[in-house]
Amino acid sequence: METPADRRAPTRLRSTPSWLITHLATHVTRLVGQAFGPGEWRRYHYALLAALEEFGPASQAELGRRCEIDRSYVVQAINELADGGLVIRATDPNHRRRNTITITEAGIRRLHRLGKTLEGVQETLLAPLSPDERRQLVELLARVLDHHAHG
Amino acid sequence: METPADRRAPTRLRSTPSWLITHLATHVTRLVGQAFGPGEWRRYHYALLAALEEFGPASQAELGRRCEIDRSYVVQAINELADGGLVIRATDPNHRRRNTITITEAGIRRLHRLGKTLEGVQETLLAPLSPDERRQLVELLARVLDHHAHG
DNA sequence: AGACCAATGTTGGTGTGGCCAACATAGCGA
DNA sequence: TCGCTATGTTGGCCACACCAACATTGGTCT
Repeated sequence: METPADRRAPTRLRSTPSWLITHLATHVTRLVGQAFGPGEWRRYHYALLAALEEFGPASQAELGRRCEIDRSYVVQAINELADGGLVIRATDPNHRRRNTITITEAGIRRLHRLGKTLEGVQETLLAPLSPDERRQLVELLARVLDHHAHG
Repeated sequence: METPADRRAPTRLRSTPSWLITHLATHVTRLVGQAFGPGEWRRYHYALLAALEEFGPASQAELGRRCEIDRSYVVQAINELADGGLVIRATDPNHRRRNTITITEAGIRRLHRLGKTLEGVQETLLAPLSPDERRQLVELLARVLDHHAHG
Protein backbone atom coordinates (compact mmCIF):
# COMPACT_ATOMS: atom_id res chain seq x y z
CA MET A 1 0.00 0.00 0.00
CA GLU A 2 1.39 3.38 -0.93
CA THR A 3 -0.05 5.29 1.99
CA PRO A 4 -0.93 2.84 4.78
CA ALA A 5 -3.94 3.73 6.87
CA ASP A 6 -1.88 4.36 9.96
CA ARG A 7 0.13 7.07 8.22
CA ARG A 8 -2.75 9.46 7.66
CA ALA A 9 -2.18 12.67 9.58
CA PRO A 10 -4.87 14.00 11.92
CA THR A 11 -7.23 16.49 10.27
CA ARG A 12 -6.66 18.94 13.07
CA LEU A 13 -2.99 19.13 12.19
CA ARG A 14 -3.44 19.31 8.44
CA SER A 15 -5.64 22.40 8.80
CA THR A 16 -3.52 24.21 11.37
CA PRO A 17 -1.14 26.76 9.80
CA SER A 18 1.27 26.73 12.72
CA TRP A 19 1.62 22.98 12.51
CA LEU A 20 2.00 22.99 8.74
CA ILE A 21 4.76 25.58 8.91
CA THR A 22 6.78 24.08 11.75
CA HIS A 23 6.44 20.60 10.38
CA LEU A 24 7.28 21.60 6.84
CA ALA A 25 10.29 23.41 8.24
CA THR A 26 11.74 20.12 9.44
CA HIS A 27 11.49 18.68 5.93
CA VAL A 28 13.12 21.83 4.59
CA THR A 29 15.92 21.62 7.13
CA ARG A 30 16.58 18.04 6.11
CA LEU A 31 16.56 18.85 2.39
CA VAL A 32 18.88 21.83 2.85
CA GLY A 33 21.17 19.80 5.09
CA GLN A 34 21.43 17.04 2.52
CA ALA A 35 22.03 19.51 -0.30
CA PHE A 36 24.70 21.46 1.57
CA GLY A 37 26.47 18.32 2.70
CA PRO A 38 27.76 17.23 6.09
CA GLY A 39 30.29 19.29 7.99
CA GLU A 40 29.99 21.97 5.38
CA TRP A 41 28.18 25.26 5.32
CA ARG A 42 24.71 25.66 6.73
CA ARG A 43 21.87 28.01 5.98
CA TYR A 44 23.14 30.65 8.39
CA HIS A 45 26.41 30.93 6.53
CA TYR A 46 24.43 31.49 3.36
CA ALA A 47 22.29 34.14 5.03
CA LEU A 48 25.32 36.05 6.30
CA LEU A 49 27.09 35.90 2.95
CA ALA A 50 23.93 37.11 1.22
CA ALA A 51 23.67 40.08 3.55
CA LEU A 52 27.32 40.97 3.06
CA GLU A 53 27.04 40.79 -0.71
CA GLU A 54 23.86 42.83 -0.89
CA PHE A 55 24.65 45.55 1.65
CA GLY A 56 28.44 45.57 1.72
CA PRO A 57 30.72 45.35 4.76
CA ALA A 58 28.89 45.40 8.06
CA SER A 59 29.36 44.87 11.76
CA GLN A 60 28.39 41.59 13.38
CA ALA A 61 25.51 43.23 15.21
CA GLU A 62 24.15 44.66 11.97
CA LEU A 63 24.38 41.26 10.28
CA GLY A 64 22.49 39.73 13.16
CA ARG A 65 19.71 42.27 12.82
CA ARG A 66 19.46 41.89 9.06
CA CYS A 67 19.28 38.09 9.19
CA GLU A 68 17.54 37.88 12.56
CA ILE A 69 20.33 35.77 13.95
CA ASP A 70 21.34 36.03 17.58
CA ARG A 71 24.62 37.90 18.18
CA SER A 72 26.13 34.88 19.86
CA TYR A 73 25.47 32.73 16.82
CA VAL A 74 26.83 35.39 14.47
CA VAL A 75 30.15 35.16 16.30
CA GLN A 76 30.49 31.45 15.67
CA ALA A 77 29.29 31.59 12.06
CA ILE A 78 31.67 34.43 11.22
CA ASN A 79 34.49 32.48 12.84
CA GLU A 80 33.80 29.57 10.54
CA LEU A 81 33.41 31.80 7.47
CA ALA A 82 36.67 33.57 8.29
CA ASP A 83 38.44 30.25 8.81
CA GLY A 84 37.28 29.26 5.35
CA GLY A 85 38.50 32.52 3.86
CA LEU A 86 35.01 33.56 2.78
CA VAL A 87 34.98 36.75 4.86
CA ILE A 88 37.53 39.00 6.53
CA ARG A 89 37.09 40.28 10.07
CA ALA A 90 38.78 43.60 10.81
CA THR A 91 38.47 46.10 13.62
CA ASP A 92 36.62 49.24 12.57
CA PRO A 93 39.16 52.08 12.97
CA ASN A 94 36.41 54.61 13.73
CA HIS A 95 34.66 52.45 16.30
CA ARG A 96 37.27 50.25 17.84
CA ARG A 97 34.76 48.13 19.75
CA ARG A 98 33.20 47.11 16.44
CA ASN A 99 34.31 44.56 13.82
CA THR A 100 33.87 45.20 10.13
CA ILE A 101 33.09 42.03 8.20
CA THR A 102 33.88 42.00 4.49
CA ILE A 103 33.05 39.29 2.00
CA THR A 104 35.94 38.00 -0.12
CA GLU A 105 36.00 36.90 -3.73
CA ALA A 106 35.96 33.30 -2.53
CA GLY A 107 32.99 34.20 -0.37
CA ILE A 108 31.08 35.57 -3.33
CA ARG A 109 31.84 32.48 -5.37
CA ARG A 110 30.70 30.29 -2.50
CA LEU A 111 27.52 32.34 -2.09
CA HIS A 112 26.64 31.83 -5.73
CA ARG A 113 27.44 28.15 -5.53
CA LEU A 114 25.26 27.72 -2.45
CA GLY A 115 22.57 29.73 -4.23
CA LYS A 116 22.58 27.24 -7.10
CA THR A 117 22.32 24.41 -4.59
CA LEU A 118 19.38 26.09 -2.90
CA GLU A 119 17.63 26.52 -6.24
CA GLY A 120 17.72 22.76 -6.57
CA VAL A 121 16.24 22.44 -3.10
CA GLN A 122 13.36 24.75 -4.01
CA GLU A 123 12.70 22.62 -7.06
CA THR A 124 12.47 19.51 -4.92
CA LEU A 125 10.55 21.24 -2.18
CA LEU A 126 7.89 22.91 -4.34
CA ALA A 127 7.62 20.10 -6.88
CA PRO A 128 3.83 19.71 -6.48
CA LEU A 129 3.16 23.41 -7.12
CA SER A 130 2.85 25.25 -10.43
CA PRO A 131 5.05 28.32 -11.07
CA ASP A 132 2.09 30.58 -10.27
CA GLU A 133 1.40 28.76 -7.04
CA ARG A 134 5.07 28.95 -6.06
CA ARG A 135 5.02 32.71 -6.51
CA GLN A 136 1.81 32.91 -4.50
CA LEU A 137 3.32 30.89 -1.68
CA VAL A 138 6.48 32.98 -1.56
CA GLU A 139 4.47 36.17 -1.56
CA LEU A 140 2.18 35.03 1.24
CA LEU A 141 5.05 33.75 3.38
CA ALA A 142 7.03 36.94 2.86
CA ARG A 143 4.05 39.06 3.91
CA VAL A 144 3.53 37.03 7.08
CA LEU A 145 7.23 37.03 7.90
CA ASP A 146 7.52 40.79 7.36
CA HIS A 147 4.68 41.27 9.78
CA HIS A 148 6.47 39.39 12.53
CA ALA A 149 10.06 40.36 11.87
CA HIS A 150 11.05 43.51 13.69
CA GLY A 151 7.44 43.79 14.72
CA MET B 1 12.77 55.06 12.93
CA GLU B 2 10.30 52.23 12.58
CA THR B 3 12.40 49.97 10.40
CA PRO B 4 16.04 51.03 10.60
CA ALA B 5 18.04 50.58 7.43
CA ASP B 6 20.22 47.90 8.95
CA ARG B 7 17.23 45.68 9.64
CA ARG B 8 16.29 45.11 6.03
CA ALA B 9 16.63 41.43 5.15
CA PRO B 10 18.69 40.37 2.13
CA THR B 11 16.64 40.00 -1.05
CA ARG B 12 18.10 36.55 -1.61
CA LEU B 13 16.57 35.37 1.64
CA ARG B 14 13.19 37.02 1.18
CA SER B 15 12.72 35.25 -2.14
CA THR B 16 13.92 31.84 -1.04
CA PRO B 17 11.07 29.53 0.03
CA SER B 18 13.28 27.34 2.19
CA TRP B 19 14.50 30.33 4.12
CA LEU B 20 11.03 31.83 4.48
CA ILE B 21 9.65 28.57 5.86
CA THR B 22 12.43 27.76 8.32
CA HIS B 23 12.63 31.30 9.52
CA LEU B 24 8.90 31.70 9.86
CA ALA B 25 8.87 28.44 11.78
CA THR B 26 10.98 29.99 14.52
CA HIS B 27 8.44 32.78 14.93
CA VAL B 28 5.68 30.18 15.01
CA THR B 29 7.50 28.13 17.63
CA ARG B 30 7.86 31.21 19.79
CA LEU B 31 4.19 32.18 19.42
CA VAL B 32 3.00 28.67 20.21
CA GLY B 33 5.37 28.41 23.14
CA GLN B 34 4.08 31.66 24.59
CA ALA B 35 0.46 30.66 24.07
CA PHE B 36 0.92 27.21 25.60
CA GLY B 37 2.84 28.58 28.56
CA PRO B 38 6.08 27.43 30.15
CA GLY B 39 6.49 23.96 31.55
CA GLU B 40 3.14 23.06 30.11
CA TRP B 41 2.12 21.13 27.03
CA ARG B 42 3.88 21.60 23.73
CA ARG B 43 2.77 21.14 20.16
CA TYR B 44 3.71 17.48 20.12
CA HIS B 45 1.34 16.73 22.95
CA TYR B 46 -1.38 18.40 20.94
CA ALA B 47 -0.50 16.40 17.85
CA LEU B 48 -0.64 13.10 19.73
CA LEU B 49 -3.92 13.93 21.41
CA ALA B 50 -5.38 14.96 18.04
CA ALA B 51 -4.37 11.65 16.50
CA LEU B 52 -5.81 9.69 19.39
CA GLU B 53 -9.09 11.55 19.25
CA GLU B 54 -9.48 11.23 15.50
CA PHE B 55 -8.35 7.63 15.01
CA GLY B 56 -8.97 6.08 18.40
CA PRO B 57 -6.55 4.04 20.54
CA ALA B 58 -3.26 3.32 18.84
CA SER B 59 0.21 2.00 19.48
CA GLN B 60 3.10 4.37 20.01
CA ALA B 61 4.65 3.40 16.70
CA GLU B 62 1.42 4.15 14.88
CA LEU B 63 1.15 7.53 16.57
CA GLY B 64 4.68 8.31 15.52
CA ARG B 65 3.89 7.49 11.90
CA ARG B 66 0.70 9.51 11.88
CA CYS B 67 2.28 12.62 13.37
CA GLU B 68 5.72 12.04 11.87
CA ILE B 69 7.29 12.08 15.29
CA ASP B 70 10.30 9.92 16.08
CA ARG B 71 9.54 6.86 18.24
CA SER B 72 11.97 8.06 20.88
CA TYR B 73 10.10 11.31 21.22
CA VAL B 74 6.73 9.59 21.32
CA VAL B 75 7.90 7.69 24.39
CA GLN B 76 8.68 10.84 26.32
CA ALA B 77 5.57 12.72 25.21
CA ILE B 78 3.29 9.80 26.10
CA ASN B 79 5.01 9.57 29.49
CA GLU B 80 4.15 13.19 30.15
CA LEU B 81 0.61 12.83 28.86
CA ALA B 82 0.08 9.73 31.00
CA ASP B 83 1.52 11.51 34.04
CA GLY B 84 -1.04 14.24 33.46
CA GLY B 85 -3.86 11.73 33.13
CA LEU B 86 -4.59 12.74 29.55
CA VAL B 87 -3.94 9.29 28.12
CA ILE B 88 -3.73 5.73 29.41
CA ARG B 89 -0.94 3.38 28.42
CA ALA B 90 -1.83 -0.31 28.48
CA THR B 91 -0.19 -3.41 27.08
CA ASP B 92 -1.99 -4.79 24.06
CA PRO B 93 -3.18 -8.28 25.08
CA ASN B 94 -2.95 -9.57 21.50
CA HIS B 95 0.53 -8.22 20.89
CA ARG B 96 2.26 -8.08 24.20
CA ARG B 97 5.25 -6.15 22.87
CA ARG B 98 2.92 -3.32 21.92
CA ASN B 99 1.32 -0.59 24.03
CA THR B 100 -2.18 0.63 23.39
CA ILE B 101 -2.58 4.34 24.08
CA THR B 102 -6.08 5.60 24.83
CA ILE B 103 -7.16 9.20 25.28
CA THR B 104 -9.09 10.01 28.45
CA GLU B 105 -11.95 12.42 29.03
CA ALA B 106 -9.48 14.83 30.55
CA GLY B 107 -7.31 14.37 27.46
CA ILE B 108 -10.19 15.28 25.16
CA ARG B 109 -10.95 18.36 27.21
CA ARG B 110 -7.30 19.38 27.12
CA LEU B 111 -7.17 18.79 23.38
CA HIS B 112 -10.10 21.13 22.83
CA ARG B 113 -8.64 23.70 25.16
CA LEU B 114 -5.29 23.61 23.38
CA GLY B 115 -7.18 23.83 20.09
CA LYS B 116 -8.79 27.07 21.20
CA THR B 117 -5.39 28.39 22.21
CA LEU B 118 -3.97 27.48 18.83
CA GLU B 119 -6.79 29.27 17.06
CA GLY B 120 -5.64 32.41 18.80
CA VAL B 121 -2.13 31.76 17.60
CA GLN B 122 -3.28 31.44 13.99
CA GLU B 123 -5.07 34.76 14.35
CA THR B 124 -1.88 36.43 15.50
CA LEU B 125 0.27 34.59 13.00
CA LEU B 126 -1.81 35.25 9.90
CA ALA B 127 -2.95 38.73 10.89
CA PRO B 128 -1.71 40.38 7.67
CA LEU B 129 -3.63 37.93 5.45
CA SER B 130 -7.27 38.02 4.37
CA PRO B 131 -9.48 34.98 4.98
CA ASP B 132 -9.10 33.98 1.34
CA GLU B 133 -5.35 34.29 1.51
CA ARG B 134 -5.24 32.25 4.69
CA ARG B 135 -7.13 29.44 2.99
CA GLN B 136 -4.78 29.67 0.02
CA LEU B 137 -1.74 29.47 2.26
CA VAL B 138 -3.06 26.48 4.18
CA GLU B 139 -3.95 24.70 0.96
CA LEU B 140 -0.54 25.31 -0.60
CA LEU B 141 1.34 24.28 2.53
CA ALA B 142 -0.75 21.13 2.92
CA ARG B 143 -0.09 20.14 -0.69
CA VAL B 144 3.65 20.60 -0.29
CA LEU B 145 3.70 18.78 3.02
CA ASP B 146 1.68 15.86 1.65
CA HIS B 147 4.19 15.53 -1.13
CA HIS B 148 7.08 15.15 1.29
CA ALA B 149 5.45 13.25 4.11
CA HIS B 150 5.74 9.51 3.64
CA GLY B 151 7.30 10.25 0.28
C1' DA C 1 35.10 67.10 32.48
C1' DG C 2 32.78 63.58 34.77
C1' DA C 3 28.95 60.38 35.29
C1' DC C 4 25.86 57.62 33.08
C1' DC C 5 23.88 54.88 29.37
C1' DA C 6 23.88 52.07 25.15
C1' DA C 7 26.02 49.31 21.74
C1' DT C 8 29.28 45.69 20.61
C1' DG C 9 31.75 41.35 20.71
C1' DT C 10 32.25 37.29 23.27
C1' DT C 11 31.50 33.30 26.32
C1' DG C 12 28.58 30.02 28.22
C1' DG C 13 24.47 27.97 29.62
C1' DT C 14 19.57 26.09 28.74
C1' DG C 15 15.87 24.08 26.16
C1' DT C 16 13.58 22.28 21.93
C1' DG C 17 13.45 18.94 18.84
C1' DG C 18 15.09 16.20 14.66
C1' DC C 19 17.85 12.20 13.88
C1' DC C 20 20.22 7.93 14.56
C1' DA C 21 22.19 3.76 16.99
C1' DA C 22 21.63 0.10 20.05
C1' DC C 23 19.07 -3.18 22.56
C1' DA C 24 15.67 -6.58 24.44
C1' DT C 25 11.35 -8.51 23.53
C1' DA C 26 7.95 -10.62 20.88
C1' DG C 27 5.40 -11.88 16.79
C1' DC C 28 5.69 -13.58 11.99
C1' DG C 29 7.12 -15.98 7.92
C1' DA C 30 10.13 -19.26 5.32
C1' DT D 1 13.21 -24.05 13.74
C1' DC D 2 15.75 -20.01 12.20
C1' DG D 3 15.87 -15.63 11.13
C1' DC D 4 13.46 -11.09 10.19
C1' DT D 5 10.98 -7.43 11.58
C1' DA D 6 8.19 -4.43 14.56
C1' DT D 7 8.03 -2.32 19.01
C1' DG D 8 9.28 0.20 23.13
C1' DT D 9 13.03 2.28 25.36
C1' DT D 10 17.37 4.53 26.39
C1' DG D 11 20.87 7.57 25.15
C1' DG D 12 23.58 10.16 22.26
C1' DC D 13 24.66 14.06 18.77
C1' DC D 14 23.55 18.29 16.36
C1' DA D 15 21.22 22.61 14.78
C1' DC D 16 19.68 26.63 16.74
C1' DA D 17 16.76 29.83 19.43
C1' DC D 18 17.18 32.38 23.57
C1' DC D 19 19.05 34.50 27.52
C1' DA D 20 22.49 36.18 31.00
C1' DA D 21 26.75 38.12 32.00
C1' DC D 22 30.82 40.71 31.09
C1' DA D 23 34.46 43.98 29.37
C1' DT D 24 35.23 47.41 26.09
C1' DT D 25 34.05 51.61 24.07
C1' DG D 26 31.34 55.12 22.25
C1' DG D 27 27.92 58.72 22.82
C1' DT D 28 24.91 61.71 26.03
C1' DC D 29 23.58 64.49 29.65
C1' DT D 30 24.63 67.70 33.22
